[in-house]
Amino acid sequence: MSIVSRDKLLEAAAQVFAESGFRGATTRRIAEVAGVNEVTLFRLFGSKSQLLTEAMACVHPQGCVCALPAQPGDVEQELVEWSSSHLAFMRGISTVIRRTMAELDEHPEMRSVIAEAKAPYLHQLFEYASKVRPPETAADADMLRTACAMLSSSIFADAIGRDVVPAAYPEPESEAARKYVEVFLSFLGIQPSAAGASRRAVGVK
Amino acid sequence: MSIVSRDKLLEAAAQVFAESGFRGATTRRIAEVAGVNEVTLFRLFGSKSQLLTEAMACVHPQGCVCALPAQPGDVEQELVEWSSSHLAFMRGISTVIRRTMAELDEHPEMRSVIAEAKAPYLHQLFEYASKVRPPETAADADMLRTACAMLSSSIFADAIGRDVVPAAYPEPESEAARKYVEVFLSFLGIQPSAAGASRRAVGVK
DNA sequence: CCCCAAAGCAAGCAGGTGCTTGCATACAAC
DNA sequence: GTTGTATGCAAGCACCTGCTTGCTTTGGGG
Repeated sequence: MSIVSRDKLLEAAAQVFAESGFRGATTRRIAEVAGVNEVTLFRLFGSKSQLLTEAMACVHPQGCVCALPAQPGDVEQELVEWSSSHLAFMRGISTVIRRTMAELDEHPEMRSVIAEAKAPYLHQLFEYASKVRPPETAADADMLRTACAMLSSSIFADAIGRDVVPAAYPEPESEAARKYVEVFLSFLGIQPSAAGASRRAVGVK
Repeated sequence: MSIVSRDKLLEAAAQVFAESGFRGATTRRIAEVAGVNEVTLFRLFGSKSQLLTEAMACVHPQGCVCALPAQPGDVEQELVEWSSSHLAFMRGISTVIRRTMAELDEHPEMRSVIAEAKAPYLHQLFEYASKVRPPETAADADMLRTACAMLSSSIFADAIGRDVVPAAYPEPESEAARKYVEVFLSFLGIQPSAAGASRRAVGVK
């Protein structure tokens, strides 16, 4: 029985934190949302900080399932799929990301939520891109790395910024990932495929 | 005499807000930082909300001075300068941006801080880029717009994300803007100039 | 010298917040 | 049936927070 209350509290904590931030997430509120008594919260987690910390640790692992293949095949499709799932995932936890980034100075233990959600993906992308178009010089590799960072940044900014300044991002929302990838591929020297274009025209996913 | 206290309070409010967010910015703390009595705060602004709102309105106007020229000349240099100043400006207010984005749901009146700081710049960039390489088709224009959004997003993400996940952004920090612009220009079909390369090599600004 | 606006100071109030204590209740195992 | 564990409930404590009140101090203008 203990485990049920624990999970309910963890979930409620994450939700209330996303809505109201650390200071705004009162223990009374969390307990109410979880449907358990406030005292139970302290009995199970000891303190508000510990509950929140544990709750944040649970946010990421359910994360992005899509990975780039080890050997590139249909580059455009693979990248679009990767970017889309990455974007969708980050949009899903965008409020948590925003709050965590804002309160990092006060609660450094939450750095991992962001760091783990971002760093590995960039590396993965760079590895993949390097196979698609192996850089010839150091400067070339540097530019490729920058281009990867830009694609990654675009997805990140779109995920957390679109509801704030919609005009700053490509429309429609559902095609944004594809458009980012097309620009990225064009940089790599690959023309968007006819398949991609036709799929786009008919609006098929 | 009144004006002095007002300004001190506005400045202190912005600083404390950046440090601690809306809830964390207590009137006692703001007054302390401003070096005035807490009662004075309420006499001059009526309430905490009003003080904070007024303080936020003062953040942006001191903003980015650099504008792209109406007619492109040295494209690379102009874009690098524009991006650098834009990036520097956003880095300067990055904590305020993060907090504002996180607390937008609770305090919608602060939306303008972000919106005004971002939307116009993207438009400006697209106008400029359209002159450099006039798009031939609608699809072409769409891609150009996306590329502009990506450059803008990269600058945005760099400004607010670099201290959180440094590994996700180009090194060194001081050359980041230039690198973004180089990738962007390469997309436009313009090779980075020898001047840019040599400047880069010697590390001249 | 007096006046008045701006600011300080001390105190407090009502409500919220993290956390504790003491006790009652349910329910499963032995 | 007894024991033990998990949970609920009521109350409260110490502290913080936005905001108010009543009073004194200060300093420049008439």
